[in-house]
Amino acid sequence: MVTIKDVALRCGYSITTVSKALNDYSDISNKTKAKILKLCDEMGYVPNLSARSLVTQKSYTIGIIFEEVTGIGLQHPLFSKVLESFKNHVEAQGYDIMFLSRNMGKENGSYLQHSKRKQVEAILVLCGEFNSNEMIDLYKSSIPTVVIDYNFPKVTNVTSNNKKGVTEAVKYLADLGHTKIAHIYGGLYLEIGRQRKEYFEQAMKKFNLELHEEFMVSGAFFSKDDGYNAMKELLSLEVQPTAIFCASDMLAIGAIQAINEAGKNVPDDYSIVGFDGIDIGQLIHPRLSTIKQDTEKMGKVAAIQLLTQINDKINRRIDETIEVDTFMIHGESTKVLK
Amino acid sequence: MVTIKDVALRCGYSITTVSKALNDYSDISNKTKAKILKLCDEMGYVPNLSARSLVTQKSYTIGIIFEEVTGIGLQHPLFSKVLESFKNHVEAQGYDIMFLSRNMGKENGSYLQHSKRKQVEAILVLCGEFNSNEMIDLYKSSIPTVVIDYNFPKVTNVTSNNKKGVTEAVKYLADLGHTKIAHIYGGLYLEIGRQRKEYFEQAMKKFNLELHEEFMVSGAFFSKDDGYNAMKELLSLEVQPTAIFCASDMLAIGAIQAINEAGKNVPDDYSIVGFDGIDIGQLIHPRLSTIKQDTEKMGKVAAIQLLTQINDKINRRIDETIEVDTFMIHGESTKVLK
DNA sequence: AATTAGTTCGAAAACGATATCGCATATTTT
DNA sequence: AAAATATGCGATATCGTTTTCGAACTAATT
Repeated sequence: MVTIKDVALRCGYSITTVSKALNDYSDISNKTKAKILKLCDEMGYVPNLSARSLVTQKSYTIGIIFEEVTGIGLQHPLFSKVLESFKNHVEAQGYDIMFLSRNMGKENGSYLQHSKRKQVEAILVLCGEFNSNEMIDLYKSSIPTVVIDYNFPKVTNVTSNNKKGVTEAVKYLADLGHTKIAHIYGGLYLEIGRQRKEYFEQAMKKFNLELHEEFMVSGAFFSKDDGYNAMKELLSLEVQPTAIFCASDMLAIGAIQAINEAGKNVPDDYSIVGFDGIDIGQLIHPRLSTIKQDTEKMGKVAAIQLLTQINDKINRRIDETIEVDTFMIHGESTKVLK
Repeated sequence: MVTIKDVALRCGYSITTVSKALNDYSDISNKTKAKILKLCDEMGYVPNLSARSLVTQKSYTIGIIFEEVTGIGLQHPLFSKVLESFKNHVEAQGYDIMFLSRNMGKENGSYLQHSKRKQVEAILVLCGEFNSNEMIDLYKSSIPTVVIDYNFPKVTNVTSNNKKGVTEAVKYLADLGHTKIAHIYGGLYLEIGRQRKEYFEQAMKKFNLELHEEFMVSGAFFSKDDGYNAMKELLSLEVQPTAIFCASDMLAIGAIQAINEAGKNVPDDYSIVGFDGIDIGQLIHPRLSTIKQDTEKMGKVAAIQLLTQINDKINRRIDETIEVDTFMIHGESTKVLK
């Protein structure tokens, strides 16, 4: 490895001067600066960030906590998009992203420990056990943190405007003439699960639609199987709904499958609206009508927030929930009530 | 931040002794070791890895190069799975993974520079411009590197057994009675594109099937749209194939869409076999028959290779291509020729 | 000519850890 | 009792940087 010392020795200047050339100091002549930079290039010198961060306290890395409960991990169609967008935005500012695990060398440790150890400057929590003690320690620490889809005092939360989205979905179905609208809700262990369920109920009331108890079924983990099973439950009812609003696209896809298996059709027999706007929804037949989350913007907003907090000398936590607008995708899974 | 010095001051021992307690040195009594460790815990001391790596030369980070040309990035259904598996395996050994970009602070630089800068111990190349000068510099460097799906002298290459997979696909269609088999091949700019096309031709010969020039159409970037367009081309032919082998599942999905739009049916009119075994393939209707790549194993093998190279004192490059077996998924997109 | 001001550079002290080696003290062996 | 050997600990150098501050030199001002 070629170090700054090697460069200094070779060009005759001191280490200090070489460092100054590299860091755009003003007290160095343009001539020597040029000479030094040229030599650095020739010798293939690359600064050692470990050494640098030791004194500057800047690591130019942002930690990502991405702990997927259901096990799909990185392929999570929504979070991976948010992450992609986030990644692009922070990389443009010279930051790299690093996944934080709980393993540290031989031992294990908390995310907070791991973050300190690796000197990350900020943390993005994409998913995880949001309200575990470990996470709470993290929120309370001095490391800038942004959380997606979870609200905690003094921690910036980036989320979709679920109220607007859910309301729009219900209004859309109502406008198509549907009155008997069911809801397959996602896991209430998540804030978004609870929210979407609540906003659904509010929207039904708002549009003067009757809310049937048996039309509310659980799609535990937002998964396809959960949607399939929930729809089976709905199919067994005496009074049938004519439309179903699902708290996620995967739930919707599962529901459609159950409907097909029962010999019924979407959208002829049931209109289906999903939530998320994942790619798969537009690949299946019928193309899903759904509320799309603006993942690109969510990632961007999260990036901006974190970068601001990093550069903020006072390092204050911005205590706010930033809601990103959703928009509706008009697919083929919905139809005017005959 | 609480440093080792703080701990030393507080417990009365020297910095050296505290360090020894933390690193399982033998020349320290169990009693003082226990005392020190307890204090470390109480004070919330976490070692600074930047400082440590400065002297030990170990960063416990592995760099990932994931440069998706088509722009879908992280959501790439195949690479994200390989990465997920890789991540889990290296994390179990205490390593974290970090995405390498070309941005470094204000300036830009090559991947190699970036790797040196951040002191990554090894690199996994998932996708990128495999044969760019920049990449070649990387391969030639002393940093342990594993590349997925690309072959370069002295660099370990982890890939699927494409020959076996393609042959199995063709055999499967042949066994169903198909003789007029078309191939929508993927971009020949990629090794896997070239390979699968070649192996297809070989397999056709092997099973004594006639190879029609016009049955070979390009699906440039393996995407759905490319498959759609390629199938349109096939549909315009006078003599129609009865089966199509597609170099990727996305190509297959696009092809099916084109077939449906033409008022034809899969598998009644055309049997379709894809390649990859991505999740979406099993969510659409009809469920795709396809050659599944063992992404879990590919990630695992890549991890083992890299960890071995890291721990190898001689740091030799293992010059070999490791092929991971594929296996067939029997879906609903194929049928006996009527 | 003397002072001031501006420029360009370098010595040395951090930053937070590990590694080497030497020095006591305690324990065993002769 | 002396010598040899363990055992437990610490002083110090080192890793590769940045940063502070002062020195030296040059140019401008009085």
